[in-house]
Amino acid sequence: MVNMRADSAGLPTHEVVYRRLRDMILFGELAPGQPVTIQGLVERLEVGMTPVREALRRLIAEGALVFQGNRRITVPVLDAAAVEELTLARVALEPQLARRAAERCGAEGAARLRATDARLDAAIGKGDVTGYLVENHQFHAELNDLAGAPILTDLVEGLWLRFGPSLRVVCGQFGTRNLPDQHKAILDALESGNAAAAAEAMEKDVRQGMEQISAALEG
Amino acid sequence: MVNMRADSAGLPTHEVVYRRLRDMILFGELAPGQPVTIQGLVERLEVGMTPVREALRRLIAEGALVFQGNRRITVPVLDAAAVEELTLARVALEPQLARRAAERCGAEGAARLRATDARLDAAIGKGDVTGYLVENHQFHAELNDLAGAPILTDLVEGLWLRFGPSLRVVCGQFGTRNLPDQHKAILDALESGNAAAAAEAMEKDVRQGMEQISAALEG
DNA sequence: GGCCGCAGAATATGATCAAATTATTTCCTG
DNA sequence: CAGGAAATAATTTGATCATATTCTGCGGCC
Repeated sequence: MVNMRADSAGLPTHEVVYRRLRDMILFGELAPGQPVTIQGLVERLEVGMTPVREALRRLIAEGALVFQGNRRITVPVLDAAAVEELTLARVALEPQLARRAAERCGAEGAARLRATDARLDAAIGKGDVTGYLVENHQFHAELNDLAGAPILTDLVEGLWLRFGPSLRVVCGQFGTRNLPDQHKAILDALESGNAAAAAEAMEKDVRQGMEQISAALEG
Repeated sequence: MVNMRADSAGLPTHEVVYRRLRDMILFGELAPGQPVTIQGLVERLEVGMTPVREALRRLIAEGALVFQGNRRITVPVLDAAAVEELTLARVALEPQLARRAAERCGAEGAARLRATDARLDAAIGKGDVTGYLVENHQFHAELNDLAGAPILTDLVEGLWLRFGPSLRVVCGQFGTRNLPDQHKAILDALESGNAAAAAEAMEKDVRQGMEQISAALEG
């Protein structure tokens, strides 16, 4: 039989499935509350059930999916308390990463971030919601990478997984306009090596983003 | 065939395996750097390999085990940078949980914590390393539970999983004596509802604990 | 020292069994 | 006789296992 590994540069199937699902969650292909079945994924992705099960376990462990007790898996629905917790955690961690990034990143790192941010602006300009979500995540992922703190980055990635689907809903309601953007301030701080300013701008960015989710919950 | 579920109150096998492994990691039955093989666990726990695989994926996702790339799994070995990151994350999160616990916990919650802390002291008195690790974790787990913040608690539990094996090594070197104890200050703060004091004492407790791990790395 | 084959371990599949939800039927009641 | 609730049957989904396949690492051989 043809091995799926040919598809994705030698990665094991469970890893491919994991990444595929992760992207689906991060970029809103799955709606909050939507049930996720193993057999459905087996048919949709045309792989065996073992890799699917492993990918799902992993995503559940990261909080990207929730196990409903009666052995049923769904995309998490955030309530106000969850958003508050996520905000607290993000505010506690992401400014720290921005601080470290400002201390460590060289010119080439900042340049790459500028490029990503430009693509982000382009996506906003076109009203491309998925593009916005992708590039926005990419921006933060690259910044976290610059910080050189793998454990903290892992934690933050897990947080993003938790609010990804809800973020998509927000963008579906409000579109990509009216997105106040702290990225420019972050970039300036990074280029001037101003760690405190980077942290401060990141905290604002985080709070603004979570504010939108919180507001969408009410409406 | 006899279903293993009978062993553990209706829990699925992969859940049982997960908890077993988690406790082994948290309480030092596995040493840092030690390789973990699937087949070894299959024989040791007398279960099929599917549940073992799922439990391992989950633990890897939580950072409790590391996937060495060449499809080999080991217990993580912490370096100085990892300890620094873990300290940063714990200091950022656990005092917040203590704060919330102080605001929410009633008399009965504080009493339960007192009881756990008493068992902890008893274990220290006997020089019972495993007992110390178990009760110390229990103390913090109960406190986090009191905070009523499931997401933050999840994150912190994941952090504990990462330094569990190394903590055991520390205790193996230094024994259970000379463990400066902020727990009494935390308990007092909880009982008087002093959130700020609870957070401060927790930060000290965290820093002291991580300091010990950090010191053991050098020696 | 590099290459080839062998052993062992991990990955992936399909089959099988168990559980839960859904649909259906039946029986009771108004 | 009609409507609804409870029980039951059927389908769908999840959990586990046994087995085949692939890959990695090691040791001998050229």
